[in-house]
Amino acid sequence: MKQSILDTMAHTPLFGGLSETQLAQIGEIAQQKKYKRGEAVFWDGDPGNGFYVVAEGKVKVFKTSAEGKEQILHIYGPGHPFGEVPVFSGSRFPANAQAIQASRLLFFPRRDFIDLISTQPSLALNMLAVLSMRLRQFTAQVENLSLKEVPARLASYLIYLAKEQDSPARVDLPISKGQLASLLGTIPETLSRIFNRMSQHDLIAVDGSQIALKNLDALEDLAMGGRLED
Amino acid sequence: MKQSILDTMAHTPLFGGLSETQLAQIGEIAQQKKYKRGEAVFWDGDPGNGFYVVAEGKVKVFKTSAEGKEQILHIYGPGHPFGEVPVFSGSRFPANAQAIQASRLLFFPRRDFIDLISTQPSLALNMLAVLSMRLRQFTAQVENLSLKEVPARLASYLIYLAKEQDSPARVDLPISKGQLASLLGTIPETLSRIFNRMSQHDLIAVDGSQIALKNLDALEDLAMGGRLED
DNA sequence: GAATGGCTTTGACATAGGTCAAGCGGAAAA
DNA sequence: TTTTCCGCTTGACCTATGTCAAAGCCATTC
Repeated sequence: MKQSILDTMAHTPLFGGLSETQLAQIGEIAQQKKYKRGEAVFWDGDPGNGFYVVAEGKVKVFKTSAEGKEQILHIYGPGHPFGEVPVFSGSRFPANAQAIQASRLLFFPRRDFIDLISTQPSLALNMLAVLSMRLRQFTAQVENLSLKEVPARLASYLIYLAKEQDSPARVDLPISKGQLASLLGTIPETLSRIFNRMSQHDLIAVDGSQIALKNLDALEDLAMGGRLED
Repeated sequence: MKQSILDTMAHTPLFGGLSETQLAQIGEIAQQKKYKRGEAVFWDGDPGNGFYVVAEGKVKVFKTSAEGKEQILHIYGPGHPFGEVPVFSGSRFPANAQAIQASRLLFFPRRDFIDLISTQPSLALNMLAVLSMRLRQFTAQVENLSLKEVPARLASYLIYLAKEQDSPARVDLPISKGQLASLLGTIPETLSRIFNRMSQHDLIAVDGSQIALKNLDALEDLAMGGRLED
């Protein structure tokens, strides 16, 4: 149990570059929690007295509208921290978090963690790097939502996946198409039609969750703001 | 000059709760820079070797689409830091920054600042709080763009202004209507029509940059996702 | 192996909001 | 005072994308 905590921490960039001693110290304050598929980790507005790191599984962070539409802000897998905002400002979570697979999470209580950060400058700098990366990602998300149409957002996402999976010609969607629609700020019907149009123009070939990228240049073009004909 | 730097820092939450000595130390590394109205502070993709704090004036941070449409991410006035992301992750600015009024800014070089942060835990925690607040704000912006229609976004903004200006019945737009359109993720024509509709329904009365809030309840309703009839 | 239920797709339709073009008004410049 | 210019408004129109409804498909359960 203690060991599994340290194993997870070793694969978490937030704890990168720290000494064995430091890791052990931080590991001391961590608690493991398990969540079933679909179970909520926290709700928008809940008081947050600590943050989480994904050890196993997958978690989505999202907002919901009055009419029930959902916008996914992030999807986190192993090694990624989330829910840090209330640790450093305010006290309430600004969004919902829910396990989309059975998951094991590490929980770091706020008080203890702040004590640690106060004595470990490199941990503070790591956390600053994490939040900065997240700000970058939000910048991209706002840009996508406001300045690009859905086909361009999808193209961006496919290219992002290709890089992440280090596989320039074939990617595997890590989430359902419905969830993907919510991540891209649209709905399943629209996403389905756009997959269709992109296939017709031979940009991609779709087979379930397997997407073949048949024309990376055209996809990059599209992602930059290019136009997808009907 | 040295004094004006310290005066600005005294009104900057980022430096709140620090001792005189600490302030003086941080002030040592700050440089003042002046910008004319309309002048660029940095461009999207520029290498960032430090961040800024607004001393006087007003700065907008924004992205631009291929077709030239602009989305404002933030507008910062005196006491607000910006451009910190490349200090802690990556090296390039994720967006553009431009003075929208003649402005005086303090510039804090990355290297020196990181040295300071490494020895001053409270400065690190302050910066973590700043970035966390910014993440909160981005969460709200994504929610607005994706889950709310333009009338609801405008209502939210007016309510936000009323709180900020501590004036529940009358607010003064701090930016031009064109810029406001860009902040809300729309265009001046659409914004103008919505001001009109809201006036017709007696939610507000518009007189130039002065907006009278005539029905706060209805505005709050609208902001939460309520509907604005034609 | 039938059946249940959740995704996904498809079609017909509605609409918020963007585009384009023109006019207006007030502030600054001449 | 007149002219210029820019920010704002208005109107006619267009289109991307959302809504609603139904059907198909696949996997898991009974």
